[in-house]
Amino acid sequence: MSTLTLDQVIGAFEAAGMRATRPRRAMAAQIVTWGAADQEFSSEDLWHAVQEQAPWVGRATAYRTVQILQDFGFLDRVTFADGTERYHVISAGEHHHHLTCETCHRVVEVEACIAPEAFAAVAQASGFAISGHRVEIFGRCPTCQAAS
Amino acid sequence: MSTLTLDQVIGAFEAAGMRATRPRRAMAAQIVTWGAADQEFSSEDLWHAVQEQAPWVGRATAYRTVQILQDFGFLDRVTFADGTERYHVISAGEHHHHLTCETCHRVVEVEACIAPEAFAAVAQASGFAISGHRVEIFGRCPTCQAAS
DNA sequence: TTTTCTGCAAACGGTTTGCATCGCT
DNA sequence: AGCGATGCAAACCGTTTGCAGAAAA
Repeated sequence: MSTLTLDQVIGAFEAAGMRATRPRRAMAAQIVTWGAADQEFSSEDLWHAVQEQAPWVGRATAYRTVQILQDFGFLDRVTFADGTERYHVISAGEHHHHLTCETCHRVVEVEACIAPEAFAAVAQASGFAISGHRVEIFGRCPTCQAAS
Repeated sequence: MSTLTLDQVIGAFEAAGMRATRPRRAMAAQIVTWGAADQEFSSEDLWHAVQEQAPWVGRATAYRTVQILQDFGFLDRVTFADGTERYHVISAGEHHHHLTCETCHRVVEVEACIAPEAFAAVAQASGFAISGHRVEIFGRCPTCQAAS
């Protein structure tokens, strides 16, 4: 469950010397909603969704906004097994991993880092200077299991 | 260090009722070479490399061959932080993870699954039916550290 | 001869960019 | 007035596809 609020996003825009314009507010609102539902989305999804209430918004602006929000650290990009890229709102702290339902695209964040000592051991054995790691777990959520 | 040989690839084509044609042999040879060096490549890279010795080979054939080799289980797709897709020859067994040098793109496979019990614990806690997971570790290899 | 595979070129889909205009401040 | 942000449409880039012809079997 994301705790992202519209005010946080607007504040971040202002803090960065950017304007919290009407298209940006509209898109931020949509993203906050999706965040509350742990729902993923692509930039294209965002554009389509915002179209309903703000049909004048251009596709490019949706892409640009997602990019900015990712730079702000509000969004995280997830690469699916089929190669598509989607985003979701980061709710946990700094370091976390994703548990993604392959049926409904809901994302649960695993707040604790899984086995950090295992990564340290790999670094030790390989001689690599580890700068980061990414863990993606796929499966079906309880709801979708029940619905099958 | 990959143990993939040209014969293995050609054998797989024949076993699948496909023809080990000239373009396919040329590309397989290149991939075997890259595999021996733990080197990653994109489909486009493959096309360019093969061009030197077989300039008549079409771009589409390179893409098609990579796809087939991936289906055969010889190649694994890795998504980089910058979103690009690359492939590398699988040397370890069924389940493994990647340790990728961000500087030289060399890949080391981590043969043992990292902390499988941690994934089981996550499944337990979340109620998800886990179907798979992917772990990517990024860093700098010893050679590139020394070269800096 | 029959079937698979190939090269070519055009199509494709998601994303980015150039640019004239718009609208905050 | 000035500058950032926008919408539009065209460009872009990696990848896929349709198809007539070439190569294996």
